Amino acid sequence: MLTRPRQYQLIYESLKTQLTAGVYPKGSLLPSENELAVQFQTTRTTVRQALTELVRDGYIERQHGRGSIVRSERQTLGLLSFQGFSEVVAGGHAVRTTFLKPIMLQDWPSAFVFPLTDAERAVDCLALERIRYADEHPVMLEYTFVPNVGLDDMLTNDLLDGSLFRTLHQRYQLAIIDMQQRLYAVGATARQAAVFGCALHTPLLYMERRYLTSRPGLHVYSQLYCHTDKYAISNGL
Amino acid sequence: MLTRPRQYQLIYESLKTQLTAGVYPKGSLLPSENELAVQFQTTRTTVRQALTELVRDGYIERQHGRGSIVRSERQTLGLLSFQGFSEVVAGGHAVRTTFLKPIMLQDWPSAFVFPLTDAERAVDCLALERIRYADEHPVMLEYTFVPNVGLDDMLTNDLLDGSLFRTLHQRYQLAIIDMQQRLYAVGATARQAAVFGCALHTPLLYMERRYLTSRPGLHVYSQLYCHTDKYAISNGL
DNA sequence: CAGCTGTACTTGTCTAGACAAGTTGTGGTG
DNA sequence: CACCACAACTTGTCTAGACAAGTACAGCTG
Repeated sequence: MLTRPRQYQLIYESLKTQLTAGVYPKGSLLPSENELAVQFQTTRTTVRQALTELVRDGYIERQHGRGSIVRSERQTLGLLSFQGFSEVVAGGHAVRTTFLKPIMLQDWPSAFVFPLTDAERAVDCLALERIRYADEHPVMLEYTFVPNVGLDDMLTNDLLDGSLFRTLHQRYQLAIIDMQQRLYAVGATARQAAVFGCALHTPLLYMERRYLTSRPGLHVYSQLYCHTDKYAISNGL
Repeated sequence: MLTRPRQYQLIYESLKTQLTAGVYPKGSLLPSENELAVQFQTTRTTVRQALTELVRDGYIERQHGRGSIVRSERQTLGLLSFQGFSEVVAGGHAVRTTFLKPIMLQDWPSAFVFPLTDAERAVDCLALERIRYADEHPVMLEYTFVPNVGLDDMLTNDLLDGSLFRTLHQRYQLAIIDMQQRLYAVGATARQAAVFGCALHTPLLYMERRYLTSRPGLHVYSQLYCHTDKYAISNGL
C-alpha cells in the first residue's frame, strides 16, 4: 500500500514546506519553472505538475508572463482549513478556548439535529461545551458531540494543544477529512446573550456541522453560535 | 482580447457537450485517452489536460488502469458547486431569480466593502440586484458587481440559462476558480424586511463574497442577505 | 520628459515519445 | 470448478524538447 512518493509530490511538499515556513514573503515570486526544474533535476513538465497542485491548494497564483506569486504565509492550510477555529476567525487575533463544563460521557441528545448512523447510535457520546474567544471577546459558543469509540481517556487527559481535531488525529488516528454544514441566522436566547454579553435577540450566526472522519460511518457533530458584531467568520479573505 | 480557443478547450467543450447531452450514460467509460488523441488528431498530453478540467468540474472521475468514468448527466456541476444558487439551497426545490433592477453600468460604489485592484478601479462596473426564490419564497437578496472588461453587451443580452457564472464563462471566457467570503448575522432593515416579508430586525445571514476569476486581478463581488427561517444555507448536508 | 520598441524574461500550450502501475479478462493448471 | 499467471488494456508519471503569448525593463525617439 505504501507507494514511494512521486517526484512531483516531493517538489510539491518541498515548496509547501518553504511556503508555510514563510521563506517567500507574501506577494513575492517563486523561482521560475526553469530554475526549479534545474534545482530539482527534472523537467518543466514535472515542476508544473507540482505548481498546479499548489495553485489548487491555494498557496500560490500564477500569472502568465510574470511568474508564480505567493498567496499568503498562512501556517495551517490544508485539511483543517475548512474549520480550525484559529483559521476561521480572521487572522492575527489572540485566540483562547474555555470549557463551559468538563468533557462528559452521555447519551446522544434526544431529537438530535443530525441523523445518526447505526454505529453511532450503538455507543454513547462525548459532549463538549466550549466558548471561543478572540482578543478576549467571546465570539463562539460551540457544542460538540463525538461518538465514544474507545475514547474514554479523553475524559481525563487534556486536549493536545487544546485542539480536539489534533487530539483525535494523533492519539486516536481519527482524521477529519470533510465537513458539511447548514447555516442560519437566529436571535440570541437569554443564555447566549449572557455568554456573549449582548442584548436578547441580537442576530447570531448558527451553524450545524457534520465532520466526516477517516473511519466510514463515523462523524463528529457540532452546533455553533457566533457573535459576529466584532469578528466576521471568513475563509481566506 | 478575444483569444482563439485552445485545442484542449475544444476537446473539453466537445466532451462536456456530449456529457451534458447524455451521450454517455452515468457510470460508463469514456473512450480511452489514446482513442481520444487519435480522434482529435492530437497527443495524449493535450487530451489529458481536457480530461483534468472535466474532473475538476465534476463531470468525470478517473480510475487508474480502468478509464474515465462518467459521473452524472447533471447540467450544472462543477464550477458552480461552491456557489451556484441552485446548489446552495438544499436540493429539490423549485428555484427562480428575479431582477430588482435591470443590469446597469455604473461607478463602483463609494466606500466599497472590498479593496479593488488597479485593473478593476480603472473600469466601471456592472451592477446586478437580484432576488432568489426557492419554492416561491424569497430567500436571498443579492447585490453583485462585475468589473466591466468588455462586457457591455451583457446589458442587452439575457444571461445564459439565467446564470451569471455560466454566461461569464461561455461568452467571455471568464471562469470562476475560487471564492472567499465573510459571514455575519445581521438584523433586517426595512428594505430587506419588505423583500422577505418578515419583521424588522429579523436575523438575516449576510455574506460578503469575492470570486477569483481565471483572469488574474479580476474578481466578481457579491453581497448577499439570506432569510434562513424556512431554508438553510448548506453545503452537501 | 513621455511614450514607444525591442529584448529577455516568464508562463501557457503542445508534440512524440517512454516506462510504471492498476484493472480486466482469457486461458491454463491443479 | 477454483485458482493463478499472463497479456492486453487502461491511466499515471516523466523526459526533452518546441513555439506562443504575456510581462517587465532598458534604452531609444520624438
